[in-house]
Amino acid sequence: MVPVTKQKTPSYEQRRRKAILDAAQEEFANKGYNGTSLRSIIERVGGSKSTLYAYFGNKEDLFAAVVARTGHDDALPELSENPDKLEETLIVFAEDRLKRVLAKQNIRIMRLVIAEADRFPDNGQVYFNHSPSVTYEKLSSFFARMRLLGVLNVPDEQFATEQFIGPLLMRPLLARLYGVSKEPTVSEIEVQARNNVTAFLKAYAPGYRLEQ
Amino acid sequence: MVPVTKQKTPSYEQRRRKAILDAAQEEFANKGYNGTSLRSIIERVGGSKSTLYAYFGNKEDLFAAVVARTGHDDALPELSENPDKLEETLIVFAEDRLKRVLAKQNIRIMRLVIAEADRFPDNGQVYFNHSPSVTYEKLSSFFARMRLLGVLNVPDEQFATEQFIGPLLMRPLLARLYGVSKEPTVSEIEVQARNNVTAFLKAYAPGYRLEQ
DNA sequence: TCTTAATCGTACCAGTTGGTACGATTTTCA
DNA sequence: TGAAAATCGTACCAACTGGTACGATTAAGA
Repeated sequence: MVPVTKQKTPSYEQRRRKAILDAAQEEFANKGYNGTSLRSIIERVGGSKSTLYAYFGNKEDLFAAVVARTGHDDALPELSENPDKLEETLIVFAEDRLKRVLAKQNIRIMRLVIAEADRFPDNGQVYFNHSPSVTYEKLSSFFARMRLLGVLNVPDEQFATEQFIGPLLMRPLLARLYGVSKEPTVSEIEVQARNNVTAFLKAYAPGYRLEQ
Repeated sequence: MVPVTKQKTPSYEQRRRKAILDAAQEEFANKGYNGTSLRSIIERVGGSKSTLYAYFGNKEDLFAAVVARTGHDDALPELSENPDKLEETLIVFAEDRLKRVLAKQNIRIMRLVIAEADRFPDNGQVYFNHSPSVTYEKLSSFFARMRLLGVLNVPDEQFATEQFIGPLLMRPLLARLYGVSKEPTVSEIEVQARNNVTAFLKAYAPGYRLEQ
């Protein structure tokens, strides 16, 4: 029981709609926009093409619906204000970003949105607003608060954020998008996150030295 | 007269081949792999479909040829060993990366390669090897040399490289790929490059303070 | 249960696709 | 210039595309 909306059992229409979107998402993610046929979608989900057209008027609208649905199910972890837990807080945050951004599902959809950025500019906007923008804002304000507490010495929290996220994600993300690396394991993520946080704190945390 | 190969005038065959590749590149970059028809390519370049098939056996091979050709025409600027010119050297390097990576032409091909990374893994490999890998290696060894000269205090040159490239490129590159920003102007590039180099040197260059 | 609305299966449409065939034309090169 | 090779234009093919039409079937809701 994940969300808080109220209906006990989803209606037939809701189940149908979800099933179609699931199938469409799978097909689009595997074959791309032009590469997937509406026939292959209804073949996967079962039912009739007429129904698909009754729910979503045409291929473009269906695609937009699929992408829009995926753009929001990605919450950021909380950032604890406790100065003693700063390192752990940042590590958890870094691990979460690595895991979610590099996940197979996310990479496939990113590829889609990037590939169709010209034809569907709104999708690109939605994705950029979430993945870099919201993340950056959350981190920036956190760093600013940590500076006020005297825990971090960040002259420019905007740039500090870039220095936290950029080194952490840029290379692995490109490798995933280009298809030259697989989804990282949990331990790989842990190592990457720790290394990046350590280096970051060395640069920005005044009394940060005696970690092993 | 760009390369050093010897023929004075390109042969008919060479000119034909280049014309086809140019047209194909334009079409692929605009419409994607599945979105472009071989008819539209020969319509753009003139001539007959038979010729196209005589040169490149099928659509996949043509696509691979197009992408392979674009993967190599991107040279990195020289990194001067003069310690007094360190800041300027890094700024020039940063400006060059920003300009080339964010250029419209490059973004369109990156979108292509990313979109078709599953179907054409070799393209992804070629692109990743050049754009992140070679760049990172060149910078890493440069930072290591600067450390030996005592100019830079970089405990880990690999990570220093990530901290140079990541903040510089990650956000603008994502914005370009998602289609939410236009190609940057020369002055925008200059500002971005200078800001990043300044922040980088503040962190890593011992006596770096009294710039304007 | 019974009416009504939605879903189903299927056939169909016109347009486009990658790829092939082939005789007519043009380039190449000795 | 002349013969051989490459290029041309065009027609053709089967497969597939997004989208529509419509009668038969099934679900919804009172």
